Amino acid sequence: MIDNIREPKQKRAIEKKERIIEVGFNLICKNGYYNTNTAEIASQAGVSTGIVYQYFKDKYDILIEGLEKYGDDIFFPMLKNSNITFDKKNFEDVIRNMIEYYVNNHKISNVAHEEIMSMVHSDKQVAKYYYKRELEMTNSIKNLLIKNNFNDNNLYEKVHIMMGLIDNLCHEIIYHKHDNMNYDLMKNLIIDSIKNLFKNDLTN
Amino acid sequence: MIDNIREPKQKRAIEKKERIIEVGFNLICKNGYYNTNTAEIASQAGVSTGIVYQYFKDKYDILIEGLEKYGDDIFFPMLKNSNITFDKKNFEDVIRNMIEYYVNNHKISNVAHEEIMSMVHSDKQVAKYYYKRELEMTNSIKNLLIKNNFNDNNLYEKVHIMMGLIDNLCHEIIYHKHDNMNYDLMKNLIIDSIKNLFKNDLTN
Amino acid sequence: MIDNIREPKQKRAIEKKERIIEVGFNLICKNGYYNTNTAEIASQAGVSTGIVYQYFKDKYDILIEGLEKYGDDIFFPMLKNSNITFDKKNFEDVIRNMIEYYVNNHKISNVAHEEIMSMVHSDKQVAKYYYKRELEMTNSIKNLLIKNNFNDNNLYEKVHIMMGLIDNLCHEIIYHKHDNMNYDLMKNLIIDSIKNLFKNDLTN
Amino acid sequence: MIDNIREPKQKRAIEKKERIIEVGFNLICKNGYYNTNTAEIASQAGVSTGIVYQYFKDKYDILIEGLEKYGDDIFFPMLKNSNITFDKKNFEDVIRNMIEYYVNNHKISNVAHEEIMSMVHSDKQVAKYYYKRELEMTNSIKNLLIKNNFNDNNLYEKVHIMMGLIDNLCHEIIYHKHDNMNYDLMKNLIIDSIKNLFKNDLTN
DNA sequence: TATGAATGAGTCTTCATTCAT
DNA sequence: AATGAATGAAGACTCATTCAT
Repeated sequence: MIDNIREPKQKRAIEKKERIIEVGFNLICKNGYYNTNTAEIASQAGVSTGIVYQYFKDKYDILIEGLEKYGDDIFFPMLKNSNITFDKKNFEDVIRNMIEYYVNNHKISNVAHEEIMSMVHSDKQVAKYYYKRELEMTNSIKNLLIKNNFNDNNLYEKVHIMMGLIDNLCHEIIYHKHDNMNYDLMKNLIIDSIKNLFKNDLTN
Repeated sequence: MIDNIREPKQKRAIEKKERIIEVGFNLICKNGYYNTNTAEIASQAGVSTGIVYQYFKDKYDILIEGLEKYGDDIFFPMLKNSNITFDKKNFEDVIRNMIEYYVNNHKISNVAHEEIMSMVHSDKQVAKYYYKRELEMTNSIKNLLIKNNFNDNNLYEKVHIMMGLIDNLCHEIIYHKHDNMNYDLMKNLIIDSIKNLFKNDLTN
Repeated sequence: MIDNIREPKQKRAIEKKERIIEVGFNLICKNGYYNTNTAEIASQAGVSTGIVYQYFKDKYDILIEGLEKYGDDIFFPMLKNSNITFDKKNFEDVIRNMIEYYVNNHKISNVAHEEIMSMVHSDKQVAKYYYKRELEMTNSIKNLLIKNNFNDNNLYEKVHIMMGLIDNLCHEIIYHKHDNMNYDLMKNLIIDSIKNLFKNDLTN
Repeated sequence: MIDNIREPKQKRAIEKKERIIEVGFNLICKNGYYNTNTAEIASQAGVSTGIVYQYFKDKYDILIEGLEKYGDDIFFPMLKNSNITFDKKNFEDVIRNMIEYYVNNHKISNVAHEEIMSMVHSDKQVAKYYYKRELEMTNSIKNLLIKNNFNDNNLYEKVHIMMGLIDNLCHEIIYHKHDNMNYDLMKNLIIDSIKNLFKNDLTN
């Protein structure tokens, strides 16, 4: 009942806590929250079960801290190195690169992606994290466009739609949920849609 | 060794089985699969725990049967009454109606939606159901378009993208995940995007 | 609570009861008492579960009635056709025949044998049945010997020992529990032991 | 996925595990495997139900470990102190002692004996244990005889038969299954049979 | 007589969390 | 700060038996 959660100060202790987060989050991403138990987390992290509850309120806490620490690497790696510059003239190339980057990123961690997306749909806090970061991403791209002289008008909505389109494509390519889907064609259609979204900025 | 699952024959028993599916599926949709236990399902359905296991292999089975029975109403109600006809001239109206229909439908069962979407991301069988029906939906719309003289070229991909756009909008409106999002504007942008997708069919 | 067990009078009902006994006893013999459930018995006997409890007090009752009806066929078939006659001169042949008969009988129903022997060791009533019949068998053989002019002295004990020897051999041959055991040799040793037991009757 | 069974390291924990084995095995021996539940084992051992499953895979595991730990004391105590020496001249005495030893041992734990024998007839692993140890016992006696200049010829079979005879007698005396059985007489007959088995070694 | 639907106590087992050391 | 032993409530599932028809 008493909140005894201790923030580790010694170097070794800090490492321990981080190992728990890493291992715990990985296991949850791989097998799902309910199929991961604390004993396994502790054992794989090389610590005792007791220590887990000195650094974390409960199992759920591990998930949230893991999400905060590793979530961006999985979902929004772009946020970290978005110092992309581009000219309106090569806008299409930028989009193509972006798609490729997105797809590659998904490929690396598609299991985690699915598991976290599952929780985005069922857990308030995970959802909160996700939508907050998604918003940041949207703004980040929006700002990038503004920096490149895109008209601010309706930009927020346009970027959101663009991201949805890319995400949809990405999902299709990675999880291959529909046979008969021609990915290259779909990609071109989506790029065309995006260009259409920004036609006012691109044509003049 | 023996398949103990009994298919009820008496009227009262059939009703009972259906009550279990309904109650069980609802509870799972409301609270999540892992937060719903068989005792609760049984008690809320007004039956004993034992009877549950005479009609269902296990708890998971209730989910799957519920999905088969109610899933379409929640996710793909359009599949049932898709005898919509339209003229290319009122294409935009059709899309607007479709969006409205979609949004209204989401509104009714948004909790279930989220919980099931969660499982689409974490459970193979639920995913299988979902993507199969989504495919049917895609084909159904595709056929509708063909019937209305849309060119078959790339139609599959186009419809898929269109559905993604609508879904994205819908999600935005219902769950209100991003402040500052102007829904009407977004809706118009999406309709414009869809019209652009089918520009070859609509312009001539 | 009230003893409602009904003795069936109609022909069809009698057949039903007998089918339950047969199927139930067979299943118990094959899979063990605890691994056999009444639902399975009923279904394999082609009757409803309810009817079982009109003819039998409980599951255990099926076992006991089955034992009474079929036990002898499995364990003591000799009791039924023991009108063997023999001369002291061919005593050894009689023993050899007896062993063969025993072994063959075991072979036919060795699974049932084991399962029932298991219960002989754990259930009072099954034990009671078994030892009672074994006693009858002993006496029956004893009488046979007396009829053939064996001296009554110590006959009871001698026959019992003889039967133990044969049973031991039989078990060895059927279940093959020990490698390196030379069965023919063992058989000869046992026959020699039996002849030794009755040496007073055989030598003069 | 992960082997959760923990081997206790702390002294108190080891004692606890041993108490579970002891209590569990005793209860199973007294009441039978199916009539013993884990809750009872735990409570009688003075531990929680949870701890049982940290030391044992399942209920069956308790039985097997109990068998391994206590089985020999019950069934084959001779294996532990078989440094008996004897002369051919006092062979009969040795046999008589052996019988007495056997009978006394049976007396101490006759309930356990029966329950385990029941499982020897119905459970593969218990059977495996039993026949393996019985074989060891046979060999041990065989070696004892060889050391005392018995001819190796057919010794394996002879010892096996001898043990069967003793076991039969023992069973008779302990469980008293047949009235009218004269035990002293039977004992003498059996000793005579055994001596006859080894007559070649004893006469010269 | 017969059916098969229904009961619910009972069983094994898991696991997040706490405790003693 | 750390261990790992211990807890016990909770959950899924079974099955002999009874009940309603």
